[in-house]
Amino acid sequence: MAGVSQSAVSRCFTKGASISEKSKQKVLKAARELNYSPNIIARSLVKKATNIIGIVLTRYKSPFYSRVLGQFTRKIQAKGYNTLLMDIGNDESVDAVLSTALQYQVDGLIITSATLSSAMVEGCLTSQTPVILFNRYAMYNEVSAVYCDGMDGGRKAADQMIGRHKRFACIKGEEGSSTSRDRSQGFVQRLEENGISDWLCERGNYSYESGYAAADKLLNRKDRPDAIFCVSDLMALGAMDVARYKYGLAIPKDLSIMGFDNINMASWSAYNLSTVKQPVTKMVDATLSQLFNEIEDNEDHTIVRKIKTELILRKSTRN
Amino acid sequence: MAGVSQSAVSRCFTKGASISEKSKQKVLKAARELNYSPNIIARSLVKKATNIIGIVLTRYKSPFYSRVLGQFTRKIQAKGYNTLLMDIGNDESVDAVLSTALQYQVDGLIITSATLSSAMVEGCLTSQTPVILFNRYAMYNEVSAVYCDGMDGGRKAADQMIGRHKRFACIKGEEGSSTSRDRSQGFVQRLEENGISDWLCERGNYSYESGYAAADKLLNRKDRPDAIFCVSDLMALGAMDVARYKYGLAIPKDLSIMGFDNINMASWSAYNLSTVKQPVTKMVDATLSQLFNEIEDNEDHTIVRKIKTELILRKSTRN
DNA sequence: CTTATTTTTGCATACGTATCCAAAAATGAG
DNA sequence: CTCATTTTTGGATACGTATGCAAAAATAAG
Repeated sequence: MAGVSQSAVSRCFTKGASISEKSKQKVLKAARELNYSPNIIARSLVKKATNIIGIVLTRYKSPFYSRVLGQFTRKIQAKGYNTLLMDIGNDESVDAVLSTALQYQVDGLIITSATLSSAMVEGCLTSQTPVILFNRYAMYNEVSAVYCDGMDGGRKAADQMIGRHKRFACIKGEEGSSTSRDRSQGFVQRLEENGISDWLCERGNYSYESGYAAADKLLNRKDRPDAIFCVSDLMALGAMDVARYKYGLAIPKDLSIMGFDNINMASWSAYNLSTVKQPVTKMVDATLSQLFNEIEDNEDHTIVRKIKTELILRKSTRN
Repeated sequence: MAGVSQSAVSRCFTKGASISEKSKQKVLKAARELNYSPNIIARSLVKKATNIIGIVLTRYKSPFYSRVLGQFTRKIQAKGYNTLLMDIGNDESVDAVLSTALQYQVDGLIITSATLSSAMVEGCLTSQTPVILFNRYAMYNEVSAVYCDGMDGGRKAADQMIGRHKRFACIKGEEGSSTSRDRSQGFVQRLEENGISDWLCERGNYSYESGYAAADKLLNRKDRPDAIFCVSDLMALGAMDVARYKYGLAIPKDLSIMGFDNINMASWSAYNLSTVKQPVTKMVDATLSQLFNEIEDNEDHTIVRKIKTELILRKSTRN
């Protein structure tokens, strides 16, 4: 319709291609009338690059991960890429989800709170698709990872609480979760280093409700703790609520509670939760910078970056 | 490598295609050794279907929308489709984002909290891409929409509060937001129908902080209200916190507060927020069912579905 | 104006799959 | 075993774009 070849049309929409101003205008005019725009799928096929980053996510409920997701997509878009979002309910479906991501020829893959089976590691390697684990690290360091130093965070929490309290407790996350393990281990380790070996422990699943239930069990005991460390803020908020509204405890007078993440709600007046902050922005930026390095420069050295946490003291702990 | 034609390989991975068991096994064996899996991009090119649904989102911070997003992606995946997630910071970038979605040849498009320019409506129509607006409705009903009946919700809130309070206030959302307009209009309309014409009004942006600030202004007045309706739960929580912790007010004795959405936090013990519930699941299901209808059956009657809200009474209001 | 140089153009081909079609192979009936 | 029927197979083509290459057009130099 513009009276030029298909090549010319392609060049018209390819930045920096060799085309005269005159033909360009003819093409653009025709495009406008036909409501034409280039088919990215076809382009991807020949360029062998889709400009799509896959993000694999599990825990939607968590405000922490929805903040992370928001940052990722915004920054991915700013880089001219797009986001294919994939959800995994239970850990079994990871492989299926990942392999469809690979079939979509994503240029890169960010995996959050899920571990890679060795078959999938294999798949990513042969397909040359860069992968970064976010807040998980792989067993054998075959893939890059960015995560926050949960062990150290747990230690910081303990250091803050030790000396000001008599009886300590910890509310962990799910059994298999490595983040939960690291955080609670750091906490407990520091307790024991200080000669405290008689601490309590309950398990939740990162949700408010599970924190509520776990703290309920702890506070129902004769030897109720006066310091509780929760491996996520959401659980800490649940713990605060059950302490205040079911047991009528004053925080931090009767009970100190510390969380982990520093989600928005931690700073709300109703809670003022002291917590171990995960520096989201820093973690997201580190992830993307490594990912785009691997994509663009074809670097294949896997890098594992551990990012330090920061203690945020508010009013849910005796300081 | 399997000793068969390319057609056979294709048939091997196409459900229901005509291929003998013997060849199939040969192909699968070779595929395993080569770590081969079909290229969906190439398939999409010829099938003219990507199996991708685009979702356009603005307000990440809102727990309401992150719940909505979670449901969408999970259910989209369950249907065998995938999600291309696109973010728009400011309303100006809607067009750019939408047109890249169309260039990716998405099979369908869900647009949340953003309005379509007429150019884009045109684009979607000529590209034959089904579009559903979620919690927005179009000016001229050219595109399908699913939204909750904010007007009626606002009325329900007013009906509940009228008669038990002396002075009413409303905290709205951003100026251009149609959802905010509907909800506050419904509320105010019912007030006036009951002869109450002297009500107060402030504006926020749906965030906790903005609700806090808006309520702060209201409560600072000599003629402080004793009933506040907020067009989002998050703002209502901010309002509760400023009332309690800055002004020392008892809720609901001194002040009733009602929200809109019914996010998880509304049921937390610290808040027990009475609210107008948006039936998320129902809305998501309605959206997807209409979307897949338009995709699969090529139905092109646009449908606008308005879904009723439900009043949830907890303890932040005098009931 | 001629020739050398640069820019623009169209042709042909490739990307990896699906599918129509006709040929080949397998199966069934008698 | 023959012939009819069904199933399976490979070849050819199409999907919409990018790009190497050589030809054509435009521009610069003399």
